[in-house]
Amino acid sequence: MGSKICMNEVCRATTSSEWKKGWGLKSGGFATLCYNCGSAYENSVFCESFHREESGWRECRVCGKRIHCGCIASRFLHEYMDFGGVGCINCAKHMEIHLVQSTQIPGDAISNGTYVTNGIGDVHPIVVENRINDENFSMERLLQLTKTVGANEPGRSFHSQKRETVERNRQFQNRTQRLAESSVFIKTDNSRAKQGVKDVYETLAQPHLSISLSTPLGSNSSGLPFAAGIVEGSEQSKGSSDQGQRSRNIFPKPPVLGSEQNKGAVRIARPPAEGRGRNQLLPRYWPRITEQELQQLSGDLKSTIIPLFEKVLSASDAGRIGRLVLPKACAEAYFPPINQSEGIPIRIQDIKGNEWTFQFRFWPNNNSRMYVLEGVTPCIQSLQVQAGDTVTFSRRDPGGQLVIVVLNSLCIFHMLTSRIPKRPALPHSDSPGETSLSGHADNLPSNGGKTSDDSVQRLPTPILEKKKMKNIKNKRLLMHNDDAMELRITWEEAQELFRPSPTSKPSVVMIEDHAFEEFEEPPIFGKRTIFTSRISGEQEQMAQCDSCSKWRRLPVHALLSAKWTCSENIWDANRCSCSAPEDINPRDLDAFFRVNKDNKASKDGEPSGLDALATAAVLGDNMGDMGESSVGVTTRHPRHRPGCSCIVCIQPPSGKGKHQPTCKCNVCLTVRRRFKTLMMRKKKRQSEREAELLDQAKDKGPANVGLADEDIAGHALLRMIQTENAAGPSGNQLELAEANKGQLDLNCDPHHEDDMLEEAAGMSLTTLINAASLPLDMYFGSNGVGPGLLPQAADESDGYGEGGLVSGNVLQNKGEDR
DNA sequence: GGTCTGCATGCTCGC
DNA sequence: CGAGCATGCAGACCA
Repeated sequence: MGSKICMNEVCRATTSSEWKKGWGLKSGGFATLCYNCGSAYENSVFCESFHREESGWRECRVCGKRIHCGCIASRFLHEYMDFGGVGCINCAKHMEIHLVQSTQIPGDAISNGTYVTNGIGDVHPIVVENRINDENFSMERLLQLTKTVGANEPGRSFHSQKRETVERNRQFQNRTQRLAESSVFIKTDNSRAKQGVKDVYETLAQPHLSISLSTPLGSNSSGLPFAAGIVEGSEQSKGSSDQGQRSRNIFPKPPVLGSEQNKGAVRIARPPAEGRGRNQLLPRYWPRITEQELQQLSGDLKSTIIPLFEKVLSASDAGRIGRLVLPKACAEAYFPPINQSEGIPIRIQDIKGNEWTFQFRFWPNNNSRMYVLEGVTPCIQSLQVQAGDTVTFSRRDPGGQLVIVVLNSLCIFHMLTSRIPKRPALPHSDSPGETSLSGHADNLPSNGGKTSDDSVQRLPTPILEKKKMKNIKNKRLLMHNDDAMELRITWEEAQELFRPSPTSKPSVVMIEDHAFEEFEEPPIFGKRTIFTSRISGEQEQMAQCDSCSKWRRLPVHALLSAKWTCSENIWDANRCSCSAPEDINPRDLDAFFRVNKDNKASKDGEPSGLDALATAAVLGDNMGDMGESSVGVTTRHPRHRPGCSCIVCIQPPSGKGKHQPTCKCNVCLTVRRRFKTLMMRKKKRQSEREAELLDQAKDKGPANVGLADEDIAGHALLRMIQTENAAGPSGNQLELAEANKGQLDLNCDPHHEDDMLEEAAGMSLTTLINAASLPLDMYFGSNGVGPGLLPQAADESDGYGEGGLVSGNVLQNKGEDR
């Protein structure tokens, strides 16, 4: 790879040893990340969704807070600290706490080894101990520290220290303000400052393993309770030279928890006590269970537990396949020898006393073997284990029974409390980049001197999860469901912003007699715009200036960058300045967006490609009565431009004209089948809703008499919905279903297909088609917007909430129509 | 069409 | 550079 220089001008770390390949990019090679600061030096232009897709949210390893990462350079929640390294902008308090403490270290501490240097000449005060009162921390002290650090930074020639100081002070003010705004985190931090410092060091200190080794023991004998990390450091020294290279800077050295009471809480990776070839086990598989956890386990199982090895579960381990890949050396060392690929059944007990039978087998693999445990799904589910959790295989003595211990804190929690709490919704995701940096340094003080019982039970969920997150080594990560949801939303958002690359010319391919445009170049992100049609039939798009927020009419072919201002309006010389008046008069605009907002409100987050369907679904047949909205959105494929002749773009939302009702193609058949299913599902849901409402009404009893207007309206609305549904197979919806047979929208987002179809069922697609092609001006006119009245829906929306009211009115109108 | 199974592929990391 | 391992994938099997 050669010598590299970090692009980050604050970092500028050099030499290839500072770098490491980041996680694999499925669509872009590799990002090589600076070990010092995490910046990328190549492939640095990644889209937001990519990050979330591939690496999940960035999560602070200290406070667990996640941020939305916009680019690779800023994806870290960390920022550069005065004393070197990086700190979380959210929990910077931790850092400053330690930092201030460090300033209290006598000056000769440096010579005693209490300061370490990183590769760029920064001097890092080593964190001392865990006695600090957050409240004592003040801006003055930070400034004092800044001065101190500045004085200690002769090597920082690449940047103006003064400027940095000012900037950092500003950042700190921002941070403190953020902290003040977030009492949650302040509280968390405060509590953790005492009990959870282990977490700080567990995460931050790990790159210091080799420093621990290289730091003279004198530093430990300086009277300061250092020396943490040495436990593992000594072990790591033989296991990971790489670790040593990468760990020579940045973070404060972890503290040692010297008291007796802390010893049991130290998570130490130790070579297993027994087993064939145990010396060949990679340190990553060394069990890190704490003494206290071990004692707890032994107590619970009423026998001596000998930890053998552990494994951080990968996505495939914890996935539905039910195969857990065993490290070869571990399998050969601790499991019965097998000669047949089919393997043998093996019984393993879990901490709850359940006994599981897995198939222990191997596959031939590259002239070697790959050992797996098959049939682990029930166990995985029972223990609520997810990818990233650590599973420790232990042996129970006497008896030699294998025991599986999940070092997922929740499971320890289970063990300690003898009950299984529901796994909480995980608010954050795995973070491979982070873990790639984390190495094998989990074996640090685990709970700041509390008993494991204490710690586990007091640790807030984010910390529990954080402990797990750290363990994920795999770069190809699973996404928690929540993150998948986030990704999905991102996808939706992205769909709205996709633009074909301006340099790429699409090639048209024919599939089943339909023309599809294919772009060689991947889509780019552009500014979100709205497409409209004029009375003349001419199409145009509207974009809002990021500077003055005025809307401008633009030609349909205009491709806008993500950030766009009036000055870039090269298409209209009269509107190329923010001072120019808006293209639409405010009244029209207001009406335009009230309607649009209503529509959007009813389908929050819906991609624009589905907006028309959503709109139509909300407005229903009445849309025609209301004047055939042609507002904004079309069902065009977001990646395609107006004028695009591909099937996605030229066909009306229903696919009218492309697939006849009698069409028997696979797509049509599938859609019909799914539509039927969806209709049945919808009916069932509404029945349930109805029953629920009736129950509620019963519960309320006489109080029903005093139902609020909203309730009444809600009931009325529900009744109307029910009336519609009660039409049954011969009713409106199924009629529509029939009518819609063969009318496809290939724009559908599979994730929204259900909703879309459901909603599409409640409207006339013909109406929608017409609506989509009608010009905006006509819409304004026919809806009484502009010179006349605002749409009724918009007018009355204040009463019941925007989206709901539109629906209500529409449905009511529908009822009247019928 | 969905799931399971066995193997292949290729990335990662230790030597 | 090569072993290990995560995961992809194709074929088999099943409902």
